[in-house]
Amino acid sequence: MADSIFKKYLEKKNNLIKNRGILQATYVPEVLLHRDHQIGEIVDIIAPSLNKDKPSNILIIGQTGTGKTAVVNYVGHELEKADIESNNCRYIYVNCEVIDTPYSILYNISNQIITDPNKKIPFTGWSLEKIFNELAKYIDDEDRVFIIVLDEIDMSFKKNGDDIFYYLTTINEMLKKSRVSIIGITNNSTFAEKLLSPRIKSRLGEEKIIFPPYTPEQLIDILNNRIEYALYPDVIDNSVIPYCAAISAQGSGDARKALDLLRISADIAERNGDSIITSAHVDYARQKIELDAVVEVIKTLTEQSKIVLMSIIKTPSSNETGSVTTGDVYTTYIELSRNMGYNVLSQRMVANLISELDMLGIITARVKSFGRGGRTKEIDVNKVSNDVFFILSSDDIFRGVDFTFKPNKQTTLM
DNA sequence: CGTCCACTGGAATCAAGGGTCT
DNA sequence: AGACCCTTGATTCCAGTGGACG
Repeated sequence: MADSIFKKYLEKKNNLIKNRGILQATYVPEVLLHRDHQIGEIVDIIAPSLNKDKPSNILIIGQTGTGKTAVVNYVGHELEKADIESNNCRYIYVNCEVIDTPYSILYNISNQIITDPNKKIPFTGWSLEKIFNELAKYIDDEDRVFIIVLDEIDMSFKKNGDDIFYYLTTINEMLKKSRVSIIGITNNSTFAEKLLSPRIKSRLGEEKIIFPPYTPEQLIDILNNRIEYALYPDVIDNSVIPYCAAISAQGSGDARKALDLLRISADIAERNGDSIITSAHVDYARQKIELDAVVEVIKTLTEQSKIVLMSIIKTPSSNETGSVTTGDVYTTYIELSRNMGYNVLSQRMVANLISELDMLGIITARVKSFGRGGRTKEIDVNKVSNDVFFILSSDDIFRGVDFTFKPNKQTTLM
């Protein structure tokens, strides 16, 4: 019998990581450190639901990795436990970043409630009004208080406006027996002020709870708490935890980032066969995370976006700072997509795609005025790392594409 | 100080493609 | 089969604008 190709992994026993799941950011620990205050507030607000009274709607504001989702889900599950006998409430969670159209949000909420597989709502085809009425009917039939959590609410908001949220917050007017209260979660602090229209602002923001970023000390606590169960004893250098905490704290007090950093550091150390995790591993991990993020973003780009990104890289800069403008990129883009046999999008579209790439953090662009020279986006080519080009050029759609054309000359021909 | 460039940013619109319903 | 509905991607239109130039 030949050796398993996994032989070296079978033989090499894990000597650092005891339980890697605990280091995943999605893992919800038994105790949520440094969030007692927020937990208490939410509990106070939604407790009336246990007696079938409608709690106030809540708007939760805090940056990524500050424990918003974890806290809400924790409280939600505790609520269900406390309610197990009287059965007066129901907790429903929807992540609006994943489920991001009005239809899919209603569809998702409804099908969490509808148990009969024959009555489930089809994933497309119905009018919104019809789903909404159906949803209201099912909710009312349950004769309970529904706590509906809409996570990343600003994501859907940006794309679709606030209509669904308006309907959801007014659903109580259609109900005779049941009640619905909404918990909205956003990491955009300006969301509550600017994006929310007046008609929904007062409804959704009946109560507001702020999740401040974790301080470095708090992050250290959180990490220490996790490694106790996640790692074997004495496998980590003293400097590692404070280092991870410091790196993550300077950004936004992001616990998710800190955990990722620690987990990947441990991975790297273990794969290397090192017996102890050091801050050098953390440095590697940090680079790896950054690179992975770029790879991931590029992979999920649409073909047109990839072509635009390539155009940005391939556009020769006309000034000393090494930046290019929308117009320059567009001429390159026309050339490139023609060469590749793709249809050519309008300049307005390409401008949109450039803005999108900017938001994704792959490029940096800012609007700049050149006086009479016009107003345009100045795109920094230097900041586009070699990694981006390398990853991008290995993409399938660029296979066999000839990049030797000289856009700056050819534009004058047209 | 006003002009005026080369876009930006927002919104309305269209077409195609996924469906359901009667 | 025909009427409707939602989503997505793209197009078209248009009012605005920061600031160098004259």
